[in-house]
Amino acid sequence: MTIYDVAARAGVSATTVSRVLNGAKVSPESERVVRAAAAELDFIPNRTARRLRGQGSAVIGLIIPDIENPFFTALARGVENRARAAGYSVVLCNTDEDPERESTYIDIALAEHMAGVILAPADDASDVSRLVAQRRPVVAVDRSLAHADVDAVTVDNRAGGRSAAESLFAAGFTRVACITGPSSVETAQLRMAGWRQAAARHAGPDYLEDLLRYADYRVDGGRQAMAELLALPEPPDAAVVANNLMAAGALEALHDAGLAPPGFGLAVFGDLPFASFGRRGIRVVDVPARELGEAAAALLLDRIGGDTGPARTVVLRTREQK
Amino acid sequence: MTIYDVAARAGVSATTVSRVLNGAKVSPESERVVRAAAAELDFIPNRTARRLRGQGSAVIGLIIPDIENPFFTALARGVENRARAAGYSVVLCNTDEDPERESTYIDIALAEHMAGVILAPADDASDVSRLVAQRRPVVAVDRSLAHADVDAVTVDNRAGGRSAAESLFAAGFTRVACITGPSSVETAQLRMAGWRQAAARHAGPDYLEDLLRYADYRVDGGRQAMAELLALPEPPDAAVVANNLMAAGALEALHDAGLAPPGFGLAVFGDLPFASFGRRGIRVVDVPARELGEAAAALLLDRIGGDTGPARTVVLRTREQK
DNA sequence: CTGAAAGCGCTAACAC
DNA sequence: GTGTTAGCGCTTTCAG
Repeated sequence: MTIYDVAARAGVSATTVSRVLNGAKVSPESERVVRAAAAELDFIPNRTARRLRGQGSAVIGLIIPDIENPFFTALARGVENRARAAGYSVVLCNTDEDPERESTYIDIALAEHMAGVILAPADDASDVSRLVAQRRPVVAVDRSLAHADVDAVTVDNRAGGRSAAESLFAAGFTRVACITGPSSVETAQLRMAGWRQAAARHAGPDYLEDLLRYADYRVDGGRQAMAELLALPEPPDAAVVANNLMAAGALEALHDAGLAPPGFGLAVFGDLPFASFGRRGIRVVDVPARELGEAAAALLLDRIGGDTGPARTVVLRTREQK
Repeated sequence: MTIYDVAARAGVSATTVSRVLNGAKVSPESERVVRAAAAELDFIPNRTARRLRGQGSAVIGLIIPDIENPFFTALARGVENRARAAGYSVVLCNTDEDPERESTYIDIALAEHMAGVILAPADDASDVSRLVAQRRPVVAVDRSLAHADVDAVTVDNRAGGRSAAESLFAAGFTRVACITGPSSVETAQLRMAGWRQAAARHAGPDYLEDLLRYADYRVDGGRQAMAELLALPEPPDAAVVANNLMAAGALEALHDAGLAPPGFGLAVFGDLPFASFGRRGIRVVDVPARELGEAAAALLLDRIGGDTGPARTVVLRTREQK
């Protein structure tokens, strides 16, 4: 089923069919005949061939590290909204925080000639060099890339971490712990750094290291880290938790120990999904996931549109909510 | 950057390069030279061209109605596991329960020549006729298709709904309500039908309609439906809720009214994500999302592999957990 | 074991 | 306004 079949049936040339399908100028009569023939034959143009001929595909690849994390699905929603408005489709690829899978998907995006890629890097060292080498539009989102000069959209993680900790100290807590993500992940480092600044100011640096835990940005990691903290000779009375999933785990650990906010101070990065009724007393540093996605898509669409200016970094503001 | 560039650099023909890249028999020397040249040039074969030449692409399209629903992301995880093991990549498309967007993505899958499609239909009337007409492998998952003879993987929704209601009656509750999904969605109908059977047996059909609410499978819908039920002159003392998101909303409404499980009986279809500490006293009808995805992928891979037997429907068992 | 040549389905020059 | 022709990058007969 090709345009030649349609052409034969309509009694015109393949070119004319192509023109009709692409909205170029044709006589009304031709247009009518071609459309009729195409409809009768259930014809669907072959994008593969079209693309091979040189058209960029109207598909954007979005590569995320954890599809089961609502933060990233909200981000995906943002990308989708913006992309769809511009006539692009979005395909999602899940890397499971695995640099090798990430690399595979980057290759696919390249080989499939997607119009551009939005990448929430699994790791500091994510390698987008192939993308850059092929001059394919890329935008990093949520985390920026250490070794590459590409557009990025992030939030002010350090400031968020600092204000989260500050607000706990201001509320009267004195031993404010921190549960952050893997040390190879930028957001984890920055959020922790913010906490460290505030903690050093309010309590001196002496107890800091005791109350800092690196976990894995997952529910179980958060639970375990909080359990460890609570088992300390001098346990914390509050904590800053660096992402939503770990916070869910931390809440479970608290609950198991008979504790809960607001008695135990808790400040969390990112929304706590599907638990708003259990969120009372928790300070949430709202990370605007959807807006991150929208901003990243906007940036990418600019690049796809031909913008070749120097790399830009957009930093969105976090908002603290009670 | 084409195989001709690589061929030139390696001093062989494009054919030989192609052979090396596809693992055909070549002299060790040729192989070495070609690989070296490809590496130096950072060569990535163009899948578009490869596919045009006739190879099926090793990509499976997974079309889901709500990417922010953890049930579907878990399902996606299952599909991915199985597909990756077989060397296929998975791209996710989100329809937002919108038949038109679903249709667009089906067209894309078709036009992009994806190897097959797994569809969690937005609607009873989802139109897969084009897929079927083109003999492209399709598997429906979670919900089956009313008007099409295609493979499907579902769970025993009616039995699950019945046993959920039964266990609430057995626990001593007497006015067991039901909050189900849109009436155009099969799972919503069946889960409700199961509840109706049990309820009719235990309480007579008289009060049934009062205690039945159709909502939209989203958090807000669940909250609102539960609020309405609680405002009834004779409110229910328990409820079967037909999906995870609505259950989260229903819990909020209960909480606002000063109620909570286990005092108010609650049985829910699907896991309650990130809230296991708040899950005490809730009966969960476990819908094995990941297994659904795995089974669907297995079925699809069979079809891609050439299985042309009659359409099969696989029904997985739900498990009730406390 | 390797290469030359013929397309896959489409679109973009370039005639008519 | 419409058709002819020449590829896009790759794989695959078919000879050598």
